[in-house]
Amino acid sequence: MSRTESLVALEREIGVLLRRVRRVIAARAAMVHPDLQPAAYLMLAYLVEMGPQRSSDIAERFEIDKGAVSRQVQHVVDLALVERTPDPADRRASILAVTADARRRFEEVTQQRRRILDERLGDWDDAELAVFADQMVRYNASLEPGQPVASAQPDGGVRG
Amino acid sequence: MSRTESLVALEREIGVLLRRVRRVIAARAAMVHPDLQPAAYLMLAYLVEMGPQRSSDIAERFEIDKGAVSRQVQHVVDLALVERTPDPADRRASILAVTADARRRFEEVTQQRRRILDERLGDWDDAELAVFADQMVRYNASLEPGQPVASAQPDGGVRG
DNA sequence: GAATATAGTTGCTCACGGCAACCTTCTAGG
DNA sequence: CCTAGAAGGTTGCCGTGAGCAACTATATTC
Repeated sequence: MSRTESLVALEREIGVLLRRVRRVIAARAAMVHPDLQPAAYLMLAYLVEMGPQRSSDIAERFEIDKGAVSRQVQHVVDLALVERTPDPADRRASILAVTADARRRFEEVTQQRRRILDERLGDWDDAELAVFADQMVRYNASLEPGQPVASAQPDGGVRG
Repeated sequence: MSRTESLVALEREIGVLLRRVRRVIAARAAMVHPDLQPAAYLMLAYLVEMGPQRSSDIAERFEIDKGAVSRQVQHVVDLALVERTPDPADRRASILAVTADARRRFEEVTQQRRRILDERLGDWDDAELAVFADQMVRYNASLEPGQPVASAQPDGGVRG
């Protein structure tokens, strides 16, 4: 594949993935809690993995409106999946933390789901999967708007 | 990275990508036509690349409801970006084709946009990009619901 | 201490997809 | 043929989701 062909294919497949993934996420969200909204599931997953965060951190990370985050936070708080504690260092802010119960439920679902995913990706060997995951991280990083384009970077070595 | 770590990272990054990509797609859509809706842009891109298709093909490919496709088709037809011609072989169906004007505009935008993407991915060499694009294709294919999971395949060539 | 920036909330709007009902046409079985 | 059911599309209704803007409260800066 030429570079151009790669770029074309990449964009096409991201488009496909984008639309398909909705269903999958919705199914997972329901497994964690019957009333959990799909988008909020993603937020929850982020909190589970990254530990307590502020709303603004999430908005920044996902590059979505803080209003949207605010509503989703309210949603998961209502479901008792997340707790808001005031930030002692800044009284405007709150720290969001996944409740123990939610974490437990989340991990259960994750394990079960990971078995399925692992099966579906059965013909990928570990190294391939590692490369792919790494490239996804790198791809996201490359597209970060704050990030200067690669050619403008002094040292370019974003990641190892 | 262990296999599990790879899977975790993969899912997290897909979640991030999923939410970020909205903005990007919206910006591109606007470049093609100021009134073009983001989702319809993806459909248009698919038609440009794959040639004339039926609505049902698109619904199947993207795994979304045919009603949603119907509305998006109507949208791009209204914008004169796509033409509907009755399928001679099946009078229920229509063939969707990108208009010459739309194709021209689309290609212009694509080239311009690809330059930007190419810059942003400047620190990826061609081979890496090819691998990544290939893996995206493969990943999507792996997750196709019609697709049997690897472990259920008769051939059994599953995984180490 | 006033101007300004930042964290979050809320109202409004539109984009988007799922579901179901419906129409039309095509296909199978009697 | 004719009838039953499947398939291609359209439409109405609804829930989810994000952007924008206005607003409150607290922090920061000069």
